[in-house]
Amino acid sequence: MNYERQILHWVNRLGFLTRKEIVARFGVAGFEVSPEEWALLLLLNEGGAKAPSEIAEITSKDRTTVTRLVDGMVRKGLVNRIPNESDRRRMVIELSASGHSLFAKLAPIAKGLIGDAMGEIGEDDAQITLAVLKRMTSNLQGADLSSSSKKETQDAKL
Amino acid sequence: MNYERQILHWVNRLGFLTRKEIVARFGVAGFEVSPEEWALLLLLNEGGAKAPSEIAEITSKDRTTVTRLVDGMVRKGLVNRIPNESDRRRMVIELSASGHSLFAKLAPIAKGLIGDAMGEIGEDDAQITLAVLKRMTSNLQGADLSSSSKKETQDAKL
DNA sequence: TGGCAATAGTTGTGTTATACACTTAATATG
DNA sequence: CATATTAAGTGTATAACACAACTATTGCCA
Repeated sequence: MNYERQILHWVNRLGFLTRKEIVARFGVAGFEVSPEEWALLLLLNEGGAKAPSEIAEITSKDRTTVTRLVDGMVRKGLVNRIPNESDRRRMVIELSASGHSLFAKLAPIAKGLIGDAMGEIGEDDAQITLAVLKRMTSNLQGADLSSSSKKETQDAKL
Repeated sequence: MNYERQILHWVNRLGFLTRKEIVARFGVAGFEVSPEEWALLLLLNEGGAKAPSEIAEITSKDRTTVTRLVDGMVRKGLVNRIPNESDRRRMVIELSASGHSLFAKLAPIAKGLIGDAMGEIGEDDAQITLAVLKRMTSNLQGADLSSSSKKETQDAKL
């Protein structure tokens, strides 16, 4: 069988589709927000303020990529870069007031997308799917070739 | 509950992780193949030759993006652009001999990745997950805002 | 049948996400 | 205290992506 192969295939396809679709819907509603910006808004809203390096790890992106993303969002006033007092190398990225406000406006749009996507799918199946996706992510981060010794982060995440 | 919201979140995260990981593993094995190239090799190998516009639709990318991807792979000798005799506007993209050969070398690497990802996941859960992902994709393409009237393609795909 | 709309694909061009190599600054350690 | 380590940011290059416009071919219908 090749269920397994197909899962990764459909993960990719669905991921692409979702990214395009969410940006399109934001655009229709008058908001110019990229998928990366939305992901960071979501991350900071749900998980609270985070260091750039944490964001990089969670999103599997380079730290410099995160720096540039944050640059742009600081420029737009969506997030704040707060220096850590006890360790002045560190920064913390937090949602600004207008970031929170934007999130509140975007959330219903995202919810609509989710509703459309989840049509005709039972709660049980949704739960199983979520568990499988989490497990797969965890498996891959454990078996990662490029970035080693990040087990703790992975455990903390699940 | 927000299982549903989380599913899309983890789809994105897993998708990114997979793309990075597969390229890394190809690289370790000495192959410089981008995720897009791999996806096209896979698509053409499993589904046979395809028109550029079909490829664009399946991958949710613009036709011009596909043109450029195919350009590069033709240059590398991985695929052939075959003009359709009966309708000379149409093209068909097929794997070349060396494209098939490269695919044969990459497939075991991808299989290894899949094996790692699917560790500790039961067959039943994998099947359910696959079905859910397909359904979600189908739901989103049906509810699509940007590209309308593509129901037939969607049905043909599932 | 002749002309115009529709279709398939490519080019021109600009944007954006991405990351590698390097730098700067601060903290930890031996 | 000197050096290694860590956190973040810069300089720069590349690759994916898509909109607009263009070419070539086919379909349609009046």
